[in-house]
Amino acid sequence: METQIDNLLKRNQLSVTGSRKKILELFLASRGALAHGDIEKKTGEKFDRVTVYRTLQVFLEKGIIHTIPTADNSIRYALCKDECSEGHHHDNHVHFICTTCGNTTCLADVTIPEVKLPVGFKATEFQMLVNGVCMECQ
Amino acid sequence: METQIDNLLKRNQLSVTGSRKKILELFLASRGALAHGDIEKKTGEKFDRVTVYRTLQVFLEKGIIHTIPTADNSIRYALCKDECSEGHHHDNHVHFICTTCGNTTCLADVTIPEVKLPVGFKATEFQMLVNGVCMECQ
DNA sequence: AAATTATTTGCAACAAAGTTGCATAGTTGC
DNA sequence: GCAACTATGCAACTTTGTTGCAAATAATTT
Repeated sequence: METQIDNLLKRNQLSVTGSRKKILELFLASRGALAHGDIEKKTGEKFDRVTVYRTLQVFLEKGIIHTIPTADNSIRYALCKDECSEGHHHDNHVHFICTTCGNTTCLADVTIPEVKLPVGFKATEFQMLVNGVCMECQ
Repeated sequence: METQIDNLLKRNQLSVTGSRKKILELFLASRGALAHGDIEKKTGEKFDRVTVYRTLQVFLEKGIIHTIPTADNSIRYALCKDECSEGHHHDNHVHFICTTCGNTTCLADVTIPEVKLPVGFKATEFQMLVNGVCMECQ
């Protein structure tokens, strides 16, 4: 039987291994975004730290996940939607970072509004971060 | 004679010391934003690493500088405009990160547009990052 | 202007985060 | 199932960030 996860890996020309499956599971399970540390903790002692680093790197390159910068120097990662392909992302939604629980949520329905840049600047990617209190923490 | 820098420090109830003056000079000299590493390099061997960390922290608390999150895990710092005061920032402008030269620029004239959040989310702060090619690198 | 007080700095030691090379183990294609 | 390839784990290391404390420097008082 082919799982959804196996498929995702194969579609991206990646060999199907325990760590990759486990880490993808984590992303699917948690609705929000994960920092490297979260992943290390949640995978327990199952995998080496180095493996987590390398797995995230590969996922990034393949466009399976994208990064969300944060002000506290801990990059978060989140699953890309299906439209994302290698080298070309379409995660043009707003990211919400809860100051209470610390979770990062992709607000998939909130599109980043257009901005007009000064002459001479050419944009390739837009990111929008919102800090505040999320639904669960009100 | 009282320099602009001395004034800025005194206005924020900070003692005027060599490292603080030097680091502020750096910020004034470079139009863009600086990462911790940049500052360490540019101050040469003049100051201890720890001093740079602590100085930046103090400047942050006093609202002299603000942070700009980036996707490569290197927080950048930039001078706040005068309206910023302790605990209350007004840096509601867009930040531009050039993928060619790596510089981060505050687009002071480009205000972050409003977005409507889903019900249940309460925002306290907005950040907008734009990646692309800057004026100098075209 | 000297002395006292308060603050800042540098050092050392440490903790955490991230990287690299290489042998071993696991996966894929045939 | 075997050969070729790829991923993993380990060890060693580099880089980044933190903390406590004594010495140095700046501000304040008289």
